[in-house]
Amino acid sequence: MTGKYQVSCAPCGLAQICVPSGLTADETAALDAIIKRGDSLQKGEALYRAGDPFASLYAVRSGCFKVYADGGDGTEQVIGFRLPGELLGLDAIDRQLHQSSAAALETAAVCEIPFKELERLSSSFPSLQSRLYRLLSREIRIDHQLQLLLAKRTAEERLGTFIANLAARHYRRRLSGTHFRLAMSRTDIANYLGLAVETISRVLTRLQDQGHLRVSGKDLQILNPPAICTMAHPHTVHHPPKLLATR
Amino acid sequence: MTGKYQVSCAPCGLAQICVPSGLTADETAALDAIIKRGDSLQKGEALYRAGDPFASLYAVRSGCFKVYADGGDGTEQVIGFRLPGELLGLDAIDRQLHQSSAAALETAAVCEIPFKELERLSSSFPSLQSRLYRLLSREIRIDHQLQLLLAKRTAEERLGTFIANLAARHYRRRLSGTHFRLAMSRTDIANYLGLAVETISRVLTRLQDQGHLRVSGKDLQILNPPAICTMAHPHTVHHPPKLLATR
DNA sequence: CGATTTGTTGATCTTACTCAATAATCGTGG
DNA sequence: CCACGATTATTGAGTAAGATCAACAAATCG
Repeated sequence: MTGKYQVSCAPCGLAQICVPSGLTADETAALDAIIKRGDSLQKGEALYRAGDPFASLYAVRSGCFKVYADGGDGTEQVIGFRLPGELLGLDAIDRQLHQSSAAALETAAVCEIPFKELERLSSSFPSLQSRLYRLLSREIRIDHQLQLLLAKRTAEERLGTFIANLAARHYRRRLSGTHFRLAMSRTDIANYLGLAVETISRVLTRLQDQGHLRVSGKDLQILNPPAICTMAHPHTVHHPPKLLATR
Repeated sequence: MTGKYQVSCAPCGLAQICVPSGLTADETAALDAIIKRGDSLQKGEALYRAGDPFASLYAVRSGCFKVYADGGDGTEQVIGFRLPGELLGLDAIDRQLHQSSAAALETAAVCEIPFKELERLSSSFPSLQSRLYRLLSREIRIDHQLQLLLAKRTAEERLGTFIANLAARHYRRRLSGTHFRLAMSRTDIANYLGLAVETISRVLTRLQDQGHLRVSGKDLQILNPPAICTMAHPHTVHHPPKLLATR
């Protein structure tokens, strides 16, 4: 790990490209050279919109983003949420146009990764190329899990999986996997999970009454991790359930 | 287009990698050299199963495949169907293990594309590398459309979209976009769309009563393409609606 | 040709949606 | 810092879309 890497890449949270290690110092330095420290965004601000020309991928450095698409009939579809260390814009590579929009749910910052340069770099560094293929493949795998969630699971299972998922992603960032903030509104969660807002409210209340968790506005505390993990069948969580361990 | 290309690649239906052109003769020849003509499979036979080690992508040469995953609680989730010219196994690149299973729905044949060699080749040929990135990105985009379908659409809209989609893919292969065979069972369609078999039956019957289509077993004929396209909102179809034109 | 699987149709039930009212939270300006 | 309006969340009552259960019909396969 070079100094430069630690300056821009580590705080960028480029976990998906840079770690777990596997890149040589040369590769890391080259990658580091093309990454721009992007602007920071205010809550509600759009990073890009569907239809915008595609030039760069973005890595979330801080804050939380909502990715969404226009449903065509006025409705919007929330495609996902991106936390620090995660990437934005992968769906734009094919058509060279952003297919979805990304908006900050709170004050946020990103790193910009010019895709043309990343592509050029990956020609020279096979391990970077391989990493990119895996990254894209991983996204497809996760989408398939979501497909299962939407097609087969009840409201309770969907919300449980969603929470377990967020927990795992927080834990991965070395934050508490049992106590965190929901940056997104109930409406966004409902939209993402294919449910009504009221259903989200009701299920959260029920889970609280059962003592599985405690919610107060955007503050969420998981009191009974095994119960939440049971609701989220193992196949539908990105990371193993053990990640829900208390910290 | 070299002779070798025409021998193995064209019949392989490697549309997604080989066409629309864009590769030089050199690239085509190199690609052609690594592609193996795979075995043919009987109806019901598995090409690979979830958990199998990943070594190759497959391009469907003939027949139709069902891609499915184990839901964990005995249920299976149908992830998609693959027609000639489409690729299988993209979700396995990340973990180097197949994440889903693929089974032939009718007598079928595939081309095998050893991924290590494809990767190596793509290091030498930037245009091939670019094509692969786009291919994977395209898959992600299509998954997002399916996510919208499952999260927001009614049974009728889901089935309409499914049919419009199949129609477009048939049309793309220079086959009729209005009259084709459903290789998959009603159960598989229902599973894929997150509906009950009975619902598929009922909606098909209703669409037939309304004169929009004619179904007889696995034979499907679209009588009123605009009606089907209206049900499948433009944003949820992979290809433009005009592809439903009669042929 | 009989057996088994696959598809259709009907009756009933359930989950989650919709509509409506209230409560809490957030953001803004005084 | 507090008060106000606006947005967001909660809770309740009634409804509807689609699931489930059950019986039957048709297609497929050996």
